[in-house]
Formats: sequence, structure tokens, C-alpha cells
Amino acid sequence: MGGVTVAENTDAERATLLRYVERFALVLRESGMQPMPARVFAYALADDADRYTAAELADGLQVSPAAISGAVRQLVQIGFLVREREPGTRSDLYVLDDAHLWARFVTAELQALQRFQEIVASGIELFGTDRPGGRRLAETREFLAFLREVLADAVARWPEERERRRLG
Amino acid sequence: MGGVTVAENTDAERATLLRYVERFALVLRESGMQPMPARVFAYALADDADRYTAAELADGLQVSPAAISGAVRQLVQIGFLVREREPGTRSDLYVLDDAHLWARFVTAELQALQRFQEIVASGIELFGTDRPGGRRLAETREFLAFLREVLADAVARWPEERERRRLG
DNA sequence: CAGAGGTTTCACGAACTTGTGAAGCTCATT
DNA sequence: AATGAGCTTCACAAGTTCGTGAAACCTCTG
Repeated sequence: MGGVTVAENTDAERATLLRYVERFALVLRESGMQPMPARVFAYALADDADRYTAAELADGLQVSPAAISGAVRQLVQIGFLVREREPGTRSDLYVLDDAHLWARFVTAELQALQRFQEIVASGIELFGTDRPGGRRLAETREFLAFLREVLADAVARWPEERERRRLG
Repeated sequence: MGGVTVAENTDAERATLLRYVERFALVLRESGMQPMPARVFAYALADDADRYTAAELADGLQVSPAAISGAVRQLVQIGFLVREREPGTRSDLYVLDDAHLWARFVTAELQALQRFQEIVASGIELFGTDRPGGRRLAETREFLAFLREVLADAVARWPEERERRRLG
């Protein structure tokens, strides 16, 4: 039932986990993720349950339900968490979708690159390409397109690559 | 030198450029870059000079020299700007190193991924891999390693790829 | 349809971030 | 040595972000 976990049988272990989650979240924040979503994600990834109620997350992380509410909403929107509901139950369940998780991760990255590419393209429209600045913008656009192809390809290859690593 | 630029001959054009820089910076900020470094980078990329003094940046962006000082320091550290000094001159020059710029960009990304991988590895050390959470961490580490290989490979291939795109 | 478990919304205080002005520092020139 | 242009550092004020507690809101159960 997702409650008891190996990592937090004792207070000391729970404290270790929470410190770890905080360190992990810090790394995620450096890439632009907000604090509470980062904590929830790190916690759901590192702890042992495979699904969590909002209450379990609030309890496990020692934060208010309100904070969880906002965080899971964003994580669900990005696709890092899936919201589920057991029939005849009153609480939502949040699941880390292992299988697609890293595809989601790169997808989020791809969207960021696309926004980047769009603003660059809009600069080219505004200022043209017959100036030094315009040429830099044009080359940037080319590079971003290339990078997006490479990443999309990597996502597609990961399942196969994963098998290869498991065997080799 | 490097003062007069096509994009800002008139007040209207300068205003357009500044609005554009602000939009561009916003996109960069969404990926975790700080506001002022983001503005300086966007400005240096989109405007026409190929090197700027700190004073020119402050003037062009309508911000204080103090703000520029901090911003260029960070950009130089990441490698997005190169600091130069003309002999017998009192002001530093900041240069966007076109040739290696996008290699730098991916290098920064690679470092972020490495920090990510390190915190995941540290979690595996702390908690082991014989639990659900540990297995998730282990798979995450594998995926990050793969992604880093893919990106490193992409950087290596870009010069060649760039030629190909220019011709095709 | 009343009740209760669970989630979401909202206003607020605390903490953090940002950019500025002013003072201080460096260093090539005189 | 003195000058002064330019860069950096620092303390601060304004603005923003964060997480909380309390209240409102659903929605399943009896």
C-alpha cells in the first residue's frame, strides 16, 4: 500500500532521505525547476513506494498539503507524474511513470529548445540576416535545429540502448 | 570601436532591439539563467558589433555598469563571452566567440547533466540498488550517461554537420 | 442529503533576488 | 608621484518568490 518504505524505517533514515532530497532538489533548481516540484520529484524518485497520495507526500516531505497541491499540478503538467484514482477512493494517487520518465525529461528539454529556436527565428524576421548579428542568429537557429534532431533521435534509441547496456 | 550598429540607428530601432532582447532573455531565464547575464548574452548575440566594452553594454542595455560587471563575470565563467584586452587600452573587451559558442552551450548543458548524474550516484551509494527507489536511481544514472554521450557526440559532429547544411 | 476525508485556493509574512548609486580600487599615462 | 578612466564591490531598496494556515470546495459514503 505504498506507505512503509525501506529508506525511512527510522527517524535517522528518514532524516537522511530528506537531506538527500533537498540536495537533489537543489541540482534540479539550478536547471530552472521550482523548489517544491523539485523536492516532490526527487522524493518520488528516490523513495520506495511506486505511488503516493498527496497526504503521503506532504507527510514524507514535512510540508503543507497546499505546497504539495501546487507542486504535483506542475509535475503532472510536465508529465513527470501521472495522476491516478483508485475507484471508490477519495484521494488521488501520483505515479512516477518509470517507463516513459526519461522520454518525458528529454521532451521537456526539447520544448525548451523549441521556445529558444522560436525567439531566435523571430529575431531573424525582425532584423534580417544581412548583418553580423543576423548571421549569428541564423547560425544559432541552425544549431538548435540540429540539437533538437539529435535529442529526438536519442529518445527514440534509448529503449534499445538500455537493453544493450543491461546485457553488455 | 564597434559602436554604431545597423539595428539601432534610430531611437525606434534601438527600442525594438531592447524589447527583443528582453523577450529573448525571458526565454533564457526559463532555463535557469539569471536576468542580467541573459540580457547581456541576448544583446551581444543579436546586435552587430563583434566586441563590446562594458560601457557599451551598459549604454546599449540602459543599465548600470555595476550590473554589467556581475553579468559579464558569469558569462565569461560559463564561456559564453571571452574577455580580451587591446594593449595600451584601459577597458576590457567582451567577445562572443562565434566559432565555439554552441560547443560552449552544450558544454554547459553537459556540466549540468554531470551534476545531475553525481547527485543520483550519491543516492545510490546512500541507499543501495536493492530497493524500488534504488533501481529508479540506477536507471536514471544509466540514462544520464547515455544522454551525455549523445550530446558530446553531437558537439563533435556539429562543424561537419554545419558544412553539410550550408551546401545541401 | 448530511457528513467527512481530501484537495485546492487565497492572503499573508518571510526569505531571497535584482539592480542601483556611491565609494573604492587598478593601472596606463603624464 | 599624480591623474583619471574604467571596473568592481558593497549596502540598500524594490520587487518577486516561496511555503504556510485557514477557509472554501468537492465528492464519495452512509
